Amino acid sequence: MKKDTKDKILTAATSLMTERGYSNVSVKDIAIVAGVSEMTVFRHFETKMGILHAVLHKHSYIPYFEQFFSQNLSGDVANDLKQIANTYLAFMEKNKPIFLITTQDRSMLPELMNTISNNQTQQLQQLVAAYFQYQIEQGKIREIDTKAQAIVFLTSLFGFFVSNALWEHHFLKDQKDSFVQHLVATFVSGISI
Amino acid sequence: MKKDTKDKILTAATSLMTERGYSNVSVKDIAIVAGVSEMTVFRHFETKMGILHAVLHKHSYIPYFEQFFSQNLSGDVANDLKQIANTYLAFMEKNKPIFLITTQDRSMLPELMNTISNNQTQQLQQLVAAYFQYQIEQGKIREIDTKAQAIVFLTSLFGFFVSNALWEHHFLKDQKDSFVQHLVATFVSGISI
DNA sequence: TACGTTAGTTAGTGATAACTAACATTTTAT
DNA sequence: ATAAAATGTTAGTTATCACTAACTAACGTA
Repeated sequence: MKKDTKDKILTAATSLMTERGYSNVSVKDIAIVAGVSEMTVFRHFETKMGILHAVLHKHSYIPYFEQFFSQNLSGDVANDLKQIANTYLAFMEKNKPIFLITTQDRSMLPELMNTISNNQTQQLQQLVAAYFQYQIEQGKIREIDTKAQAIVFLTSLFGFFVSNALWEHHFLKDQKDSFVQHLVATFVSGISI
Repeated sequence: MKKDTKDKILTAATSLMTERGYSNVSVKDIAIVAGVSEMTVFRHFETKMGILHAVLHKHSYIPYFEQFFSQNLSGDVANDLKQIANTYLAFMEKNKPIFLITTQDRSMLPELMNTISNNQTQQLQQLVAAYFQYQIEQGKIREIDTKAQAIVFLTSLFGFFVSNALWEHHFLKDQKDSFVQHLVATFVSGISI
């Protein structure tokens, strides 16, 4: 039953911190939402920072983009871009709690902020650029600036993700498929031969 | 001399809150950075919330997109999209402090969060969509889903803005012209006849 | 010179938050 | 049924924070 309590606390903490950020949530808040006493929280996690780390650890997903790129691509540009887009968005969705917590407490968690951004995204950028390069060599698309176009493509998806993450009742809500479809369509006819 | 002090306080508050958010900045912090005593801060702004409101008021820019659309467009699609992109990014840059403060204190400032997002962006979306519609009628571009493409275009720019705003040492830093150029290029050849 | 404005200083209040300690109660496993 | 583990309760410590009050010092202006 130990695990049950710990999970309830983590779930409550994740929910609260995702909405309000780290410093705007008290341990008492977490205890109340979790339905336990404040002491119990401290017994499971020594400090408030300990709770945060557990939350981050629980919701931190490492992407396996390399594996994805080597296995799931068909060669058809439109289809592949759609797959890449959906994979990226699914990955961001999983990391949404972390993203929302860190954006609300940027100054307190600078290293994490960088972790989210650069490592993963830059790796993906290179993979997409390499994919473009491959398709150029296959004669499927024009001789574009592969790196720049990879950035444009991924940044668009990032914009979509952020819009949905920051604004609950947003006009983009439930528009994922539509957005991806139009983005890919424009992109494909924009870079095709 | 009155204005000088008030300005110093506002400047300090803006800087601190942009970096750390509202609730992670104390009035004492602001006073120290402004080089005045804490009491002086309270004499100029009755409450801490009063400081925030003054900061928001000072850095809140209302866009005149309608005017821009009726005056600054040439008819050349590539050129116009570039102009639109730069105007939008310049507008977001001006509102950057507000954006950063509100994202760090979402739960405390929900109305402001919505103000930033919907009103302005949705208006711009309609203007861009109308522009696409006009160019379709002119025979310059294909019969696209104007609204969807307007969203894709603006969301890409939004993604660029957010990346730069949230991450100081980002790979996109100082890449504005390049980004806009590649985005517009892909877009233009993607929707042109 | 006298006065008003502006700012600094010091001390304090009340609230909240993170965290500890000691002890009581419930739950679970054997 | 009983011991051990997990949780609750209560009280308290320390620190910070928003904000107030009272008094003082510097300044420009009439």
